[in-house]
Amino acid sequence: MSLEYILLGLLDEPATGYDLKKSFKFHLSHFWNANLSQIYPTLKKLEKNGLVTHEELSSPIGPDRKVYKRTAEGKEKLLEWLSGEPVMADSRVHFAAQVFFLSEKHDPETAIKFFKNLKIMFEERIARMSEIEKLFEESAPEFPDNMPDEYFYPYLTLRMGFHRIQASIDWCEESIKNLEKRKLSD
Amino acid sequence: MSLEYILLGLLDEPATGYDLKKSFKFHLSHFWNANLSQIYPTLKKLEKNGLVTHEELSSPIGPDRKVYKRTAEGKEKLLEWLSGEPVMADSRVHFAAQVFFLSEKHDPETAIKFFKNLKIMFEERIARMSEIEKLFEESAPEFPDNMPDEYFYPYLTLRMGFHRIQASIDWCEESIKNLEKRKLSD
DNA sequence: TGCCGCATGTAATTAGTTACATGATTTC
DNA sequence: GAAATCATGTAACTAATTACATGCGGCA
Repeated sequence: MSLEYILLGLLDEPATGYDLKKSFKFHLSHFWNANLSQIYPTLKKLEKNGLVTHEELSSPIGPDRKVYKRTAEGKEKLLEWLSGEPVMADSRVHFAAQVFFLSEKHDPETAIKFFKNLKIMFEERIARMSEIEKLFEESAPEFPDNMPDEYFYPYLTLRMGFHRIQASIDWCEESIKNLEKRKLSD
Repeated sequence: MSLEYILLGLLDEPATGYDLKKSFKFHLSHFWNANLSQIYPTLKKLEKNGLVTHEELSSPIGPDRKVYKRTAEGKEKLLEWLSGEPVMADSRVHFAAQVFFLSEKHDPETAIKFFKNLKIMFEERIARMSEIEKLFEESAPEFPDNMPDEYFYPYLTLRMGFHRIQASIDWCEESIKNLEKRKLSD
């Protein structure tokens, strides 16, 4: 499961389940998400398999924290995953499925509206990614060229987000243009 | 569940579970996939909810076929889905997670290799999509302009595939270029 | 004889979501 | 006093994958 490897990757630094959830929210959200209700059991599974350990520490501002660390075996497992083939799953693009059947509405206006909505959603994503980029600008030494590896590779994933979302926006615009053209020529 | 709506959409024409599986393989694979072991129970569920019906017909070249049809209620349900907001799920991009942690390998060559592999995989996808495009060229009246709606909207989803995969290839090339540049400047 | 395509499924498991449950401290 | 943040989970459910199970007809 990729989530297991992602947690192993994030546990380069010791962290609690709660901390890890924040990493998803602030640093990985453009390509992955995970809920606490999935993170906690996964950490237990990793510990059972000897890939992480934890110690319980008291906190001044809340309940006790279970701070997890990656073991040598955990690091090995991570490196194996990184040495293997790129993992590509079948995609499931819900809105594309909607578009596929839009002819059943027999109404180009519905379709145009659909694409305009979609475009707005993608623009919101671009905005969220720009926030993440701002974090890089503020905290990555020698941004954007000559960043240290620990910033550079995560930054590449952000670049992916921009490329792909921009392509989606282009597709929306192209589709709207085609739909408008079809309205005239019938 | 989107799969339920997709089956309702495909059942514009009567079909068996087996037929529907072939639709995924030949027409929808660029944005969705479903296995027979998921299609059969989903058809049963749809029938239980009155959205499809079936009749059993004998076949000259194999076992009896359960031919499913969409009911009026099924069509209504589909139209509801198409009238709603575009459905956007959180993405889970496995290979991006791998890239995010590539710094742990401490080896730019591994990273370059990774991106070259990835690029090849995307190019294979482009090739599969071109096969689908060929089907449009052969069977869609007045391709590519003035296609009837039943061809036009599915064709838009194929256009999405091209836009997004091309963006991914661009990202791979940009990343390889950056990695090569970093190799020189240290 | 053995493999491919047609055609049906069920069972077991994995991955992820949503809902439920608890309780401390800090900020407005 | 209420809401937000910190911090832990479990239970029930949904969605999807993988493995298992059966059997006909045609072709090489």
